[in-house]
Amino acid sequence: KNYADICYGKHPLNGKKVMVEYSSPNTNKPLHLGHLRNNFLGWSVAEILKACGYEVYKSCIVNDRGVHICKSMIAWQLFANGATPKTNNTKGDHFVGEYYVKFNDEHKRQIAALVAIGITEKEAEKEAPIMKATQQMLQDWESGKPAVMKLWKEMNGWVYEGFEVTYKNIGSDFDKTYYESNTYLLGKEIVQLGLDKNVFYKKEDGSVWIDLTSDGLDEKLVLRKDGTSVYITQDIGLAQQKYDEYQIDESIYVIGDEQNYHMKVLKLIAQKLGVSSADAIHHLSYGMVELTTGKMKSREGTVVDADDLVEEMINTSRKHTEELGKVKDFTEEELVELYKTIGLGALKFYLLRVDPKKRMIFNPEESIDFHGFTGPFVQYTYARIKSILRKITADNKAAISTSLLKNEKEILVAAEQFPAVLMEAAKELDPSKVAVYIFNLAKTFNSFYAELSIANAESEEKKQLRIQLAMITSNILKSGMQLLGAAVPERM
RNA sequence: GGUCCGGUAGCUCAGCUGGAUAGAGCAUCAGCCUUCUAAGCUGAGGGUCAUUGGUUCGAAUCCAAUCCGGAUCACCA
Repeated sequence: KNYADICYGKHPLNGKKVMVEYSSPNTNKPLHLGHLRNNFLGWSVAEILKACGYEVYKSCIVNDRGVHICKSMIAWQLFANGATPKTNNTKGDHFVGEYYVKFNDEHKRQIAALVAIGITEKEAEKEAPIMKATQQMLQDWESGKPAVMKLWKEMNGWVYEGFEVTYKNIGSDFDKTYYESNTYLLGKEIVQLGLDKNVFYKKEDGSVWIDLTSDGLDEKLVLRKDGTSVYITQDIGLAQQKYDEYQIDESIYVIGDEQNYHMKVLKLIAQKLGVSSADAIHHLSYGMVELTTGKMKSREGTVVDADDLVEEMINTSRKHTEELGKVKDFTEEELVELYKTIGLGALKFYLLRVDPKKRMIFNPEESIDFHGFTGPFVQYTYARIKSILRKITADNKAAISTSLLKNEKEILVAAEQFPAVLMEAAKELDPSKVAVYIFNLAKTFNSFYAELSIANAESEEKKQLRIQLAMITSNILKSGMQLLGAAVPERM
């Protein structure tokens, strides 16, 4: 059954067009744990909205230009000696990420050298030769210098190849991908229009600003004095472009809460400019993932890499499965698929089971659990039900008029809540509502399972009733997990 | 300093549009596999809901102040 069919009635906003923007990677380094939370959240919210009858578009904005990309490029020129992901047998995004790290190492070294000869740290940061070269490269990029453009395209190409592998692996997909290298130009045009409308004003040095003090915020720069755009410039362009292309009613931005201020400013600017989609802008602000050892810092090497984590989860699921030895008759392909289903299911459930708005703490030492309030728990419940149903023939025509025992009633009551839970999750843009619900449903079923037999029910009538309950439960567990981006195995 | 967010069992989190003995999972302890998959089930211990004051018949929940933690206030993205 389609999710939408499961919902009773119609969502108040049913039929509206929504765009959910998530992922927003930078092309200078690989995806990490934070991106995973973002991806899983955005994807799941989009699916939940679809289930409630919205017309949903998933979009991704790739941050493919700017100083940070130039940093990787400069470092590659300096240290790579012509190496490529192929020659090094490295995944493209990891390859480029290594040069971003190398840039920072070298930059640090140069700063130290300058500080040693009496220059202040702040000055040294700017004056370091490698930084100077980066600034020069940024200008060359903006002016379209062929050699720089060629390298930029080549290196971004490597990164995209890497991203594609990761996205495919984690099951993330987009209906539309935007590139900042395109949207910033539209942003600049809109700034010009806003200047004509006196929404913005120009300072003596040529920089362009907007005064938001009457809204309780500050003055905000929208165009540098040299005419180049800043982060918010391209976002203004993108907001307009999304509306032009899709006429969306609601535009959801899945972005970390450290950008709350930025999103507030973006919406205000869009409203003042009279951008059609201004009021539709909605920031789904999620909390950072922190490690028990503190914040993730790419420069300090304390990031949890997305690919590594996924691989680790899959390995753990293999280990558990082998220890239990229940699927010894599986083919190699079936096993690979099962390990992935369980490993990814555990990871997605873990990241989606808590309120997205709150920051969460991840302990890399303690691997993610496979017992209790977890994805594998729900998957296991599903697999057990399927195992029973395989052995039993259901009589769909059986009239069921028997009175319900306590355990049976609890399942029915829980099952009926599913549509309401979906509505709630859609309204709050909160997949954790779904995770909590399917966990509780699975738990209710497990108690029932331990207490009452289906195959050896007291009567044929009871047996048919319980088969019905098991089928309903399995359908909901599967649908719920799918909305979280997780699959369920027939056996495990 | 301004603004915003958070502080609930040892740990990770629910509950926060006020309502009965504050819930889960993990961890700890005690039970349950000759009967549908034990990645499961049953039970026990563990909380002054940061602190103080206020509103109320009633506060984890609403208000104020204080303490602690985080984010942000860039010609970075």
